[in-house]
Amino acid sequence: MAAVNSRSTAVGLALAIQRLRARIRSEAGLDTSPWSRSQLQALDRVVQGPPMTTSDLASAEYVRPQSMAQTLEALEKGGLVARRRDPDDGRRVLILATDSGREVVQFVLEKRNAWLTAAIQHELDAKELAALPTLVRMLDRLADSDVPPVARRASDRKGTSE
Amino acid sequence: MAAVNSRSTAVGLALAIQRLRARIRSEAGLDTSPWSRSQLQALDRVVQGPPMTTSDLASAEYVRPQSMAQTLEALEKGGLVARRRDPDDGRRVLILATDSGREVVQFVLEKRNAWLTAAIQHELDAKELAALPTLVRMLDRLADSDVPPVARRASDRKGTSE
DNA sequence: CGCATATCAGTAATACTGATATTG
DNA sequence: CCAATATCAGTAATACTGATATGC
Repeated sequence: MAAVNSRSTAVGLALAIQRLRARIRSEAGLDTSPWSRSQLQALDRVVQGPPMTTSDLASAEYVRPQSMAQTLEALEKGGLVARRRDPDDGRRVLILATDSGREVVQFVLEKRNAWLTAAIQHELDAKELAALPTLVRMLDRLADSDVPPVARRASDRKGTSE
Repeated sequence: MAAVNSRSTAVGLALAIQRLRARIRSEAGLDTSPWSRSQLQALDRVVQGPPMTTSDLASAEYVRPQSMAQTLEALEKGGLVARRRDPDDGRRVLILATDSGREVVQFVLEKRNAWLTAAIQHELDAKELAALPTLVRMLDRLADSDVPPVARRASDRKGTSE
């Protein structure tokens, strides 16, 4: 039963993701635009999706509302997003992309990930390339998975809090 | 022609990775062990690989030596790794796993990633499950890819990238 | 009042740059 | 002297928690 590699695929995936992310960052030096990854990621969602509040965006990106607020503040200062009170609910402030934001986001995202684009071309064969979009969707499905709470207590119940 | 979705797969992959990583973190609250993700990631490499210096580990994980040094300092204080001067080269300090480090790493990594393990089980079908280890290796290959510098100027090499 | 949303303030974890010492 | 390694010091980017105000 004890596999040669005692590590589960989940752990392997988590480690690989972290490592690829680190590599991407370490190779990002060519792009000099002032926008950070988290800012571009939030901006992309603002541009692609319907008008949402800070809290909505925070939920979508799995960070706290206060963290997302920080990110959006920088984007607003840079003129890439604007804020508008929801006329139907005075508590809500909707975040909207500006023309400038819409123009900038795809271009800068492509530039920021130029290394990854090249690595994909260089490293993957035709079959892997063709399968990649499906894999990306799979990762997104995992990110959005609503795992039944019981499944999480699988090994937790047993105690051994180490 | 311009695709329906103007975003490249590379950008999609980068965004998906970041989002999945955020979700994993947001679901990690059940594990109360004092070790952070970056610490566990470094410890894993120390345990799995041959004795390496701080700089070697930094290269392997794509961070700066000073960043890795910080991470390792915490692990050393916790008794999970130890340091030993290289007898052949007085500049080098080798990082070694302690018995405690070897005992702790896989267990805590599994616990820390319990949500992802459950999400994988819940979300993926049999075929996807079977393909997952290959996907993980592919991500590792991308992380370690040595892209020829010329290839970064997308248009030089092989004409338009899309 | 309870709840959701936004926001103010402070903190933690991560990784960076620059500068300096030591060894080969 | 030069290169590699380690280390000291400070900083930036990211995301957290706690507390508070306001609108529904």
